[in-house]
Parts: sequence; C-alpha cells; structure tokens
Amino acid sequence: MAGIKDVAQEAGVSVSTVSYVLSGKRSISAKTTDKVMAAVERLGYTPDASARKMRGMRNHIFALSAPIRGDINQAKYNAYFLQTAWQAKNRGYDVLLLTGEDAVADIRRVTQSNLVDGVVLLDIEEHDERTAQAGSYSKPCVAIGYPAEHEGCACVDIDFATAGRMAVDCLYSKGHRSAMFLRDNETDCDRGSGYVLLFRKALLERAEELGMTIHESFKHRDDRFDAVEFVRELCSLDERPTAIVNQANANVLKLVLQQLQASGLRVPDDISVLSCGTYFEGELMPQPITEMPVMPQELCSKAVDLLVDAIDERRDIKGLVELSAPVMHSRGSVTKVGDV
Amino acid sequence: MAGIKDVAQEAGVSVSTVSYVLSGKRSISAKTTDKVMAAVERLGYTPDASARKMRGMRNHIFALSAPIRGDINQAKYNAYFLQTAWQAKNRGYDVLLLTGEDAVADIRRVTQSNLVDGVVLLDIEEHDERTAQAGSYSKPCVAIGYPAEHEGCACVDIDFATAGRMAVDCLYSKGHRSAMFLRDNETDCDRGSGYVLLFRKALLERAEELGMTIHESFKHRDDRFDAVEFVRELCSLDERPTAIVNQANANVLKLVLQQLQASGLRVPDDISVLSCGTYFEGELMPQPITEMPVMPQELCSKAVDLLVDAIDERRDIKGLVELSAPVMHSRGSVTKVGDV
DNA sequence: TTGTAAGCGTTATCAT
DNA sequence: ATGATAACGCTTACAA
Repeated sequence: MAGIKDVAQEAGVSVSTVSYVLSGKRSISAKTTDKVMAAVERLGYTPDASARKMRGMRNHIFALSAPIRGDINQAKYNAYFLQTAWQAKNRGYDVLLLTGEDAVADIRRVTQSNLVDGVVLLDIEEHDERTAQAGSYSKPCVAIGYPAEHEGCACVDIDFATAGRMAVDCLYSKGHRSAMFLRDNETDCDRGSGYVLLFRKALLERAEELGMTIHESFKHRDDRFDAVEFVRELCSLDERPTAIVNQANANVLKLVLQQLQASGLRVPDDISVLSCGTYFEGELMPQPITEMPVMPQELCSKAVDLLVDAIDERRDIKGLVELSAPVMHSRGSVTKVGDV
Repeated sequence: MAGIKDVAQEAGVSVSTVSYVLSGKRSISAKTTDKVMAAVERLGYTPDASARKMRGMRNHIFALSAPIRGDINQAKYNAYFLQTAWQAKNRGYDVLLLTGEDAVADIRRVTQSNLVDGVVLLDIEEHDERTAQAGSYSKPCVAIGYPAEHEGCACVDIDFATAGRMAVDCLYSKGHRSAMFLRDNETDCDRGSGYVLLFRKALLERAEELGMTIHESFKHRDDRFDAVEFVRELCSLDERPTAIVNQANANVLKLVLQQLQASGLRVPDDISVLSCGTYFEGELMPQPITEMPVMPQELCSKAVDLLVDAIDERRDIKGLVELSAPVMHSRGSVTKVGDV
C-alpha cells in the first residue's frame, strides 16, 4: 500500500506538502499541486483511516445499535437500518452495525476505543438499559424512540401521545362512539415498547374524556393471531363497534381485513379502519387503509442530523427530546357514521 | 480518555508491561498483573482502535455491501443483514454497512483506507460490477450470490440449477405433467438476479428433457401482481396445470393462494404448490407450503467463515465457489396426481 | 521479569 | 510557497 511518503518521493516534494495539497489547508503553487495529484493518481494513494484519526481527526463512523432479541420479528427495522445508513452517508458518515445481545457492552467497546464518533439507538424499550447508561458513553448518542430514562442522550420519536388523542378525535368527530383496539401479539407490550404504551394510554384516556368506548382484544393462539376469533368478538359485542384502531403489523391487519370481508363486513361502509404507528408504504393491502404511519425516513434523518451536529459542532444534546407531530394519511377507510 | 501511559503511571510500571499484561504475549509476575489490571479497572482503560491498527494489527471490521436500488423492496435482505452481523460477531468482527448507490466507490474507499479488513457482498446481480471489480480490491471479498464474473472474490450460494431440476423431478415423480411457473414482478429478472435466471433455465431444461410442460406467466398491472388474472389463466389452459412452482415473494403467493381458494381450487387436492428460493419461516401463510428455501443463516455463516479465514489465515479465496445443496421442506402442499 | 525506544502514517507546528 | 519534524497511542524488538 502506497503511503504519503511514497507519494512525496514520487512527486519530488515533502510529505507535508502532499498533506497540504490534499487537505487544501494552505496555498500551494499550481505546478506542485499538479505534480502531487499526478503522483497520487499514479500510486492509487488513499490516506490511511487510522493514522488520520490518530491526529485527532474524526473517524466519520457511527454505531447503529439494534440488538437481536430472539422473540421479535426484526423485519420492521429494515427501513430504519437503510434510512439511517442513507442519511449518514449524506452527511459523510459510515455506519457500524451492532446487533449483539449485550448492547451496552458493544456500545462501550466501540465508543471507548474511539472506533466510532457517535451512537444511534434503535428499537427502544420503555426501560432501556442502553439509554439509561448513555450518560457514561464517551460519545454523543441519539435514540430513535422515547424511553423513560433518557438523560444521557437525545431522543427522536413520533409524538404517540398526541397520536392516540388524534385517533380518538378523528373517530369521535365522525360519529363513532365505540371502537376495537387491535394490537400485535403481546410480546411488544410485555417488553414495554414505549410507543405502544404511550399510544394506548393516550387513546384510552382521551376516549374516557369524550365518553367513547374502546374494546381491547387479544386473540392469539400459539403465538399466532386469530382473526376469526377477533371478528367473532367484534360482532358479538352489545353495541357493535363501528371502527377498528389498528396498531398491529401488516400481516395481522391483512388477516383481519380478509376475515371482515368473509363475514360480510365492508370497509368502510360497515366498519371503519384506522391504523396507527404502522408503515404500509409498499405493502400489498387488500384495500387502502387510512393511517398515521411511523416515519422512518423523517426520524432517521432527524437523528442523524442531531448526531452529526453533536459530533462536528460539539453541541451538547444530552436530554434533548424531539417529538414529531403525527400525520394522518387519509386513504378512505374511515367514514362517518350515524346522523353526524 | 485514559491512555496506556496513564495506566502505566497509575500501576507504577512501564507502558510495555501494561501492553504485555493485556496481550498476554509474555509472562508477567502475578503481582504486576494484579497492579496493572487494577489500574486498568480504575481508569476504565480501553485501547485505542486506531493506534492498535497502526501497528499492523487487524481492524476486526468488515464491510457489508447492500446498495439501495430504488425499485427493489429491500425487506428481504434484513435476514441477511442480521445473520451476517451475528456471525461476524461470533468471529470477533464488527460490520460496516455500505448502502451507497455507487457501491464500488464505497468499497474502494473503505478497503484502500484500511478501514475494513474484508468485504461481504449482498444482493448480487448476474452481471455485478462489485464482483467484476473484486480482483482490484486490496482486501478479501466474499459474495453471497453467484454472478457471472467472480474471479476476484469467493462466492457462496444455493445451487439453484440443481434446485430447478429438483423442482421438476419432484413434481414429475408425483405424476405432474404440466405446471405454472409463478414469479415475482419482472424487475428482478430485468436486473438479472443470477439465481432467478439459473433456476428458470434449469427448470425449463429439465422439464423439456422429461416432456413436462411449464407455463410461464406474468400478470402484473401497475407494478402490482394480479392474482385474479393469474388464476383465470391457470384455469383457462387446455390441459389445466396440476401444480404451481412459485418463486415469488410471500405477499404474491398469499394473493394466489387466496384467489385459488376463492375459485374453489383446494391445495393440494386440486392443485399442488411448490415454492423455491423463498423464505417463509415465520410468515403467516394461509396454509403450510412445501418449500426449497433460501438459507440466510447458512449462507451468511459460510460467507463469514470464508472471509475470516482469508483475513486471519491469509488464505487466498479468489475465484472460490461454494454452492449449498437445496433442501426440500415438505409441508404437504405437493401431492400425487393421476394414476401414479 | 521488566524497561527503553523505534516506528506505524498521518497532521500540525515550526522554521526557512 | 515549501520543508523538517514532533506528536498521536500503541506494539514489539532489543536491552537489562
């Protein structure tokens, strides 16, 4: 591998001249510049990343922590991986993927050894060890999610409390007085994903305020969702709910939509469907579903911007919380009901 | 940040002693070891990754190239990301994610600057610039896939040619003489994903040999698969095919299965379904489907092993090709037909 | 068993 | 406008 010394020799100049030509940090004569660039070209010289960083320069790498937890289907994080990597590249950073089970240990290892300049946290739980320890990391840290303990890092998330209220308000204003709340299997809740809890709390509270009824239902058999049972319960309720608020994934919702059709219930004529905190972009739904989606692109973009700011501008982002307003994408699956 | 000098001072020994205690490369008295370890603990010392690598040591990072191509649904690569990261960690390596559109440029950048010790290539096309250029990378490289040009790197893949023949043999031996070939929308084919081409070629050739009829069908409207039209065509054929060979993704197959049911065709009584090169583990299929799956775990494991071997043992893996035998997972969706 | 010092490839501070 | 050189934090050959 050709080093800066080889280039200097090839060009007949000193190493510092080569360095300055490449960095542009001082004025160099056109002739010298040409000689050096030619030599660089000829030798295929690329500066060594480690040596460069030894001089106190940035590494231009940050860690992306997405611990693999056996029970969870991780497919939904793919969009976050790609968006983070993409945004990082836009800002001149590479992404080091950390998927080990002991996430805190991994983060400590890569931050303390100066392998990375910062950390992005994915798949945040309500009580997340990674954010709880963030204050002790030697590099800035941004969480995509909104955990209870977040003094040591910045947080970026959708405002799920508002989303919960918006969901109720949307339905209530269209005359709905009773709705089913459809969630994924309980794993996520047990783990305590913050957004699920927040959304549910706000949903129930706002419904209470307005005097709207929310039926919670968990129909899972052998870890699989039972759509037939769900629809059966829906139909058997005294005052049949006129809407479904969905927070489950695409597969579960598809099963429900199918079963509704099989039961002769048309969407939205017989029942409205509103999906929240989901991401059906590109998913093949039987019909378009009105949605307040999560926004991987927006969240990742914000997170990366914040982190790069903290790194490059030495900005202190500890404890910062940025919640994005939920956005309602009307796709016709929610309609008015009654005499409203 | 505490450095090795601080530790040496704190422990009252020389820097080299600290280094040797940590590396275990020479025998140190128990007393000294204790003193040093205590100091390391007290100061929370972690060696600097760059400085370490400057001394010719490995970086213990490799690049994972998965270029974002606008038209493709990247969700299917998630399993490969995670498996690669997981296997890498088992072998003591971290993974740097490269998703830039100009993949070759990214790879050159990280290999030439010694940021990574090796490269793993994902989502390989039949004619892939990344493998075509692999010979000129300054680090070893493994492709998960089997492209035309692969002199400069190692390749790890399922043996899709054999899979194609196995699919035909399986159906033929059960009395099937005519089948529909169901593929994803044509994007993958146009791009020329190697495995799709290989599988199709072998499938058609073997069918020809045995005198079996394969109907190819592309029913896509507005970039969406039209299951209704597909089943209509299936039923309208003179000698109605008794089997479907599927290579499309879970969503497309689900639509077809649904439509078959709607048309009164039962699987496998009225029509057999065999899926190849897919990965339905954990997907919610209406019913279990006999499958020759792709095997992310096995492929990634092999790829990582190969790469780590090349890095740590300086083994030359250029041009190496390792094809895994396809495995048939019988799940009851293929049955005998006629008087066999 | 332990210490001293050279050197890895850069960048930045001097000097010229 | 350019060159010589110290320094970054570590590993290891050589000395004691």
